[in-house]
Amino acid sequence: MGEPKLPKPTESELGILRVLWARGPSTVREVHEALADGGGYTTVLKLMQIMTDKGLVVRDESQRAHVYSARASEQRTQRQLVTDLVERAFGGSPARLAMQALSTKRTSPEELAELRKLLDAMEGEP
Amino acid sequence: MGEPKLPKPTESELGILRVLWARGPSTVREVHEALADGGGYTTVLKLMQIMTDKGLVVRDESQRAHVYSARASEQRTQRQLVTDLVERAFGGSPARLAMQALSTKRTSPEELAELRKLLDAMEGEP
DNA sequence: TTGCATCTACGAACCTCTTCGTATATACCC
DNA sequence: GGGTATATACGAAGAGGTTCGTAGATGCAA
Repeated sequence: MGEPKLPKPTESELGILRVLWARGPSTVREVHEALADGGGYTTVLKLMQIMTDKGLVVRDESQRAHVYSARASEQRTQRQLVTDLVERAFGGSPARLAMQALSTKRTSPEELAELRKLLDAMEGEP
Repeated sequence: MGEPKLPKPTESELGILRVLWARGPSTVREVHEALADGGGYTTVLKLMQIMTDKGLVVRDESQRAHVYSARASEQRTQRQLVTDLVERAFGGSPARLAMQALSTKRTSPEELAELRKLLDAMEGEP
């Protein structure tokens, strides 16, 4: 009963979802304009129609210009993508992915502090 | 001049690379047998031929059964995949990916300690 | 040498994803 | 109403990835 399993979004679909997360419910035109390199208008339209079929977005048809919203939250989708990558490339160890991520680039002191808090919480509550 | 940029491996290609990283240089047969669900023998062969063209693996043809090796290390490939995901889904913040990864599953005390060491090192050396 | 097992090479079919042209409906303005 | 702008719907083409059948080469054993 929890949430239905949504398919993993493709590259282009993820781009559209990012716009929807940032802007909230939006029309095809709005998404198309927000997307710098999203291709032509009908391309974005088609993608969003397909995403509707897949259940990645929901469509409100009460207006002439349909309004689309992301079905899964950004965080939930991130969790899905991370879990997938952990399985496929990190032998199932999220910690190894985390370390790889941190070694990659510089991270701000604020984020470091947050990470430390997270570690504390994880140790405190086995 | 550093290393040539290799393409991002696809799903199936990553499965083959994982075998090569684990086993070291291997023949098609060995990879095929290590892959539980890798499809038929010729499927694996074809994939590895394509991977050779792409430069993902190198092929030693001195034996009748060619011997393939991964061209990029596991770590380098992991870095590539992580960087890609960070850009596509985490707004370029590796720390946010790391936190998402850690929130996902339980992590062993050993790994937690390693992460802590990594954080210490990052704070020590701005 | 003949036959069998095993290997590579190649091409075709199929699927998904992406892209776009075109057709059609709808609102709005004059 | 007529024309224009803007929507959706649909189909088709192309690119990339996956799968596999079949053909042809090679090594080996009897």
